[in-house]
Amino acid sequence: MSDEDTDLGPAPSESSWSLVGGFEGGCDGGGAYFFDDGEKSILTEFGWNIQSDLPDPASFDEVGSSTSAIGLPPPDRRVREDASIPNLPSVSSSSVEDPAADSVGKHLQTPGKERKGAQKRIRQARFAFRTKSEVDQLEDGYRWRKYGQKAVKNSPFPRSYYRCTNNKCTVKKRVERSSEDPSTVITTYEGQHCHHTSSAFPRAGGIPLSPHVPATTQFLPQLHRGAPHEVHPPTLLNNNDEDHEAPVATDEGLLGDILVSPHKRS
DNA sequence: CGCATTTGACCGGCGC
DNA sequence: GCGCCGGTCAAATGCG
Repeated sequence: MSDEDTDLGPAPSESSWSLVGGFEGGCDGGGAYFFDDGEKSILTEFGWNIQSDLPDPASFDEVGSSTSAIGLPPPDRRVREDASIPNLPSVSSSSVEDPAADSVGKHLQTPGKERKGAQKRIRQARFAFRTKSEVDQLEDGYRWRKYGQKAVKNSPFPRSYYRCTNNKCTVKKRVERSSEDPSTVITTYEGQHCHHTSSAFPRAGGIPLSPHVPATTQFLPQLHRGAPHEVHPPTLLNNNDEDHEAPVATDEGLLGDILVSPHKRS
């Protein structure tokens, strides 16, 4: 835990991006955020799925539609498994009540290894988005530990699985490149952080988190486009200067909209 | 030495 | 019921 509030980079700037808009939608399906840089704005769509309070299936369907609309890879074979729009019920079947269950969600394992008994995997709220970036792992202010990597169907790129290093935190995230657009990284967060960012990096890219902002939003990656006045190390994850945030896609099929734009502080 | 990453194996869920 | 695939674990390995 000492790594909690310790390192990781330059002090956050208070600025790279600011939330000028508001969150819309609430926890029932999606939302939108507006960030203004003063010179450019980016619309980021995102979505998440909450086990409870799920809106009518119809709503999902609707949202799901938008998914393809924004250019999600065409469903191929089992894609829908993850895009689980039709599977929402099952996905949300379990409750989120027991965060700890997360790690428990593990399935049983080899006799030799000890795995808890039939614990049903618990899916927590998810939040996915696309980001144009050359690097796979976007800096979002939290420390992540990779715990797996898998080759996925329909994509020549492997999918990486990360878990928040905070013991108490059960948040996980998956990172994979879009098979259609290799320059696009699809990041999916699952769960909610129960702690503050573990690094000195700008919270969610300088996005001022507010009590009104759903936790999911905190997952917004640091949109480091280097704030105008910010001197970020060249190791920034998002090297692309142009479109950092591309339309978002969520493997959950639930999307909302986030209008993001870099906020230039002068 | 400690921590993060890599990698192979395993399990459960879902579709056919 | 079977097979495929996603997701996770844990030992091994690498790196700082």
